[in-house]
Amino acid sequence: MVVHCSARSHTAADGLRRRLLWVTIPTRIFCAKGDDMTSAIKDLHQNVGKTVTLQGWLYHRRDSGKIAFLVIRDGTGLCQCVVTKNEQTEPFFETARRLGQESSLRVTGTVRADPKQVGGHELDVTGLEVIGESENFPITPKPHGIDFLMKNRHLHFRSRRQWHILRVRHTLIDEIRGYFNRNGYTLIDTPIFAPAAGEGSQTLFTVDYFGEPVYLAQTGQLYVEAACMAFGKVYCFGPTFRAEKSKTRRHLTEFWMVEPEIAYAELDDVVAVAEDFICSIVTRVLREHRADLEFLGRDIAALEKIQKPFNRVTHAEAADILRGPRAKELLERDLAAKTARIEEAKKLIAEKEAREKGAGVKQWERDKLVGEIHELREELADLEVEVQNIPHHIELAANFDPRGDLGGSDETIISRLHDRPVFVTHYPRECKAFYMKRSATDPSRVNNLDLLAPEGYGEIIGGSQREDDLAALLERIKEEGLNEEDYAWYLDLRRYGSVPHGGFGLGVERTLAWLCGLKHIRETIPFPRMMGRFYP
RNA sequence: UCCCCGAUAGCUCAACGGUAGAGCGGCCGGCUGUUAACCGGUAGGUUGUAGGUUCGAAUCCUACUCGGGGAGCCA
Repeated sequence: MVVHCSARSHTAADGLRRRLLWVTIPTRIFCAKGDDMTSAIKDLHQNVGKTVTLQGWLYHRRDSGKIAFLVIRDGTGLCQCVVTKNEQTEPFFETARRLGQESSLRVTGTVRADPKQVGGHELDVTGLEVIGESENFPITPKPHGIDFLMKNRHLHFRSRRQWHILRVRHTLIDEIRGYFNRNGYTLIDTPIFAPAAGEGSQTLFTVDYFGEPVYLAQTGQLYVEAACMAFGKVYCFGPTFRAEKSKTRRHLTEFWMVEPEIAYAELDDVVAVAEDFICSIVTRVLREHRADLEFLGRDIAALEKIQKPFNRVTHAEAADILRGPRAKELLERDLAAKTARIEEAKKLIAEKEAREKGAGVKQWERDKLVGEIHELREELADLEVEVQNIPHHIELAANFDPRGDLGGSDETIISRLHDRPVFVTHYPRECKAFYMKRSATDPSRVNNLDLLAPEGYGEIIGGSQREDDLAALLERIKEEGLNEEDYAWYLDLRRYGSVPHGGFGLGVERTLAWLCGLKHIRETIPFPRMMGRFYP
């Protein structure tokens, strides 16, 4: 039954010729059908004591003369495969111990449980088939800079951390669809080519549409409003584009957004849906991805606190908080804590540097110290920027304009004063989009909602009840200086059976960054598009 | 659009006005239980680009390019 590959000899001569042969003459030697079975690494626990074949890529390799350890990655997990030099493995032992990182392989062997090893199992190898060679894989198990990793993003997400994050992304997206599908919403796809701005002043990408300028959609909202008058409850889910010149850890130029829209709904109904929706996402991710979150170092207890009811403040209350003593105290405590940590980090760096330069330090210890120093320096740089910004943030909060929008630092303050997500509602009309419903109790405000994620992750949901009154909507369009003709079809929705309705948009990547506890949004999407970066 | 920081070997960094180095990765050799394995050997550079200061520039100055972070704006 055994699978073997031909062994390559490795004398220095004829390297190139042999490599060409290696590429052009496949060395596949197939086993007889049905003799052994392929297994996903995640299913190895069902096959202890049996002989199976794994199909994957070489994640890591170590060898020691007459024994070689091949850590295989197959997309479902990692498994260490042990090749011991003996009569059976002799034909491929030399090949095995020289395989390059990310070589693709079929490995046959006997499954053995070993709780010490990654994944809890080990394979005693009896057969090896090399499918594709790999030499000089650029991403090694050592530290790399972010620019290098992003230039190699097509290879980067083979690494473990990225694999864990993108698995959570998969479930997040599945739960987004699942939640709305279960609750009676109809999926309505909205156009990517859009004739005019959805929300007014934001920066749009222009595309040449047979000689005419059109824009890449930054929201499907106006279209789902039309659709909810046909289907009652609808949602759209797709990529959205913003040409904002923002180079921060929270911004992408292309990101994914889900936008539910509900007919016969007022602000409180929309808030209730948003709350229920977030809870269902958190519950599902906690249920299915605890191990992934643990690997990522996420504070799981913080996520477990995400339960109904969320906090709810009005914009006016938020303004009072920002201008009052609580905000200032929070930031001053922050400043003190971060300043202290800076001193501590500096001391630690000095200590570690002294130790690293000292005599009698083994190479692996030196490596470890260098890595730790590197991490501390990065933390230090971040802290120094934050400390530099805090006085500015204190000032921004203290002088917060009660008629203005919340800035990024203001959102952080509000969210950090609560351990559950916070809805901020009833913003001043002038700082929000024209389509938002004027508040009945205070006509200078609108029935809108922003949801601030905890721990300073910022706004993950923005939404509102929509203006359903034709006259009021026309007035707002004029006020904003928008062209009424561009919105003719949208105004029709208020002419033919208008009803109270509303909805919101949730940004997938910011939500995922929050769920996984990530510092940078660029890790949350397989191929990030950012200002100045659109490769690969 | 504005502010701050950076660019040295394939990668991560050191050299701080006086002969460009280390670790990892690569290659060669050794080692039967490794966990970022280890040990020995070896190859690898127009210091982002263009100018300037200087006897002498990776190092100082200017501009530009690219990247990182932040403000504004935002999911």
